Amino acid sequence: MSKPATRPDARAKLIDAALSVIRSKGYSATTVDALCAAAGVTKGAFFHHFRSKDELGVAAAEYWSQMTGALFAEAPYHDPAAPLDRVLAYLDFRKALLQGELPEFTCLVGTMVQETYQTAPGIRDACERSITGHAQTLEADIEAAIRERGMTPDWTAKSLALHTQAVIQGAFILAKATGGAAIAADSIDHLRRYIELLFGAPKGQASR
Amino acid sequence: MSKPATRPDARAKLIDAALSVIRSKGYSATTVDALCAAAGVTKGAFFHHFRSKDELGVAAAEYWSQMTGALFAEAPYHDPAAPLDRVLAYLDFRKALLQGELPEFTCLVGTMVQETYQTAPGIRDACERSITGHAQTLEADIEAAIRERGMTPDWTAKSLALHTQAVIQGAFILAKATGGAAIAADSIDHLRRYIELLFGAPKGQASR
DNA sequence: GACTAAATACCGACTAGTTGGTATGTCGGC
DNA sequence: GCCGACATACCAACTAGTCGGTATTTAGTC
Repeated sequence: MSKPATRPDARAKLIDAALSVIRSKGYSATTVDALCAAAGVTKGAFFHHFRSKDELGVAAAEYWSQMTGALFAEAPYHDPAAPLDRVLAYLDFRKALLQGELPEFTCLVGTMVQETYQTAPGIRDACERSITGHAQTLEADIEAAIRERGMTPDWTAKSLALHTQAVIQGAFILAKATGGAAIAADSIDHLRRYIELLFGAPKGQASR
Repeated sequence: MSKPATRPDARAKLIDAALSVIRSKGYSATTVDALCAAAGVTKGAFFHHFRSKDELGVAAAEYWSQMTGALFAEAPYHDPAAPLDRVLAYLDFRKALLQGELPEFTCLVGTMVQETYQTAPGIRDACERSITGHAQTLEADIEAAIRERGMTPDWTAKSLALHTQAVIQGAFILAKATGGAAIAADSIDHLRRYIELLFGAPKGQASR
């Protein structure tokens, strides 16, 4: 009603289409025409909003960052008082997200960076920012858990935060290879066990 | 000398070219023409040996399996008498392989499966066989380590073997995103630490 | 609040260059 | 004289990107 007819609607629809199409077919195999068809817009609209396909790739990665950023910021895993419990709750949350079809829960930037790291620096950078930015939100809790127990580990909070992302990205690859999420859930379980062991026998609650 | 002039030479050259080209540009972005150029053969040769591009993808994955299979079978990490030490030596070996440029040490099948899992079942299956087959070579040592110490863990040797592959695949993704191997080495260190912790304080030698 | 001018958002036909794949030909060995 | 291993020329379909045009907002003016 209040929306007459035309507004930057096509841009959002195109990025939205990109998230699902790229996650199923990969970035290179995703054509501009396919994107337009999936978004229900024309090619004119595409190149009105993006100067090139690569520019859409960057925009999609950035949108992905802010979308997942909001999802995790609002998630309930921040509730526990103990920092370690927040880290473990994060992993439980990641595991719970393994629902539906593969293209629905796998990571856009992990998919894109594999295809573009040598050929599209802009996309690679956007993917890097997305992954490392997300890891940083974990780093604080890990750091707090270390300080809380006066640990002086020979590893850093940052490297552990990035390790969690490596496990999750790798779990997605195995899931795609096997055609199911079960293997990914197992891998997250191993990661959870590692972190419990690293910080000594869990204080709050026992291992799951 | 004994080889007159013509032999299934082009096939090997094409597969060899596929290993490096696909690992830098991805599968979809790798064109048949680019492959032929890299291999120094013509398109006629390509379609003489492979009915389609996908068939080459499958052949490349299978060749990758047997090539890496041979590499790991001959590697010195099998030497330690204690099974756990063999597993840890495997990880040291994987870490030592992180040399040179990214396309040289990253995994072909991990790259390919992300792009083809929804669109080329043949390639997906070949990639799955490659990854799970390699994991199985680890599983035996893990199983032996469990039995040796009479453990009854709530995880399986198989899931841990697959977890190592997830970590390695994920480490490659982070390496591609950051443009360097350092992050991958850190992740393998974390995995090593996990396995040491899982099996109790290391017996043979202390943590590295 | 009516009128206009300039953006903005979008359309869809077009193009120049690829793309995977084919059809046919050559050439050496047996 | 026939077969496998390639080479060359070619094609139809597709690809990213262009371009002139139209519909709808928005800003400014009075």
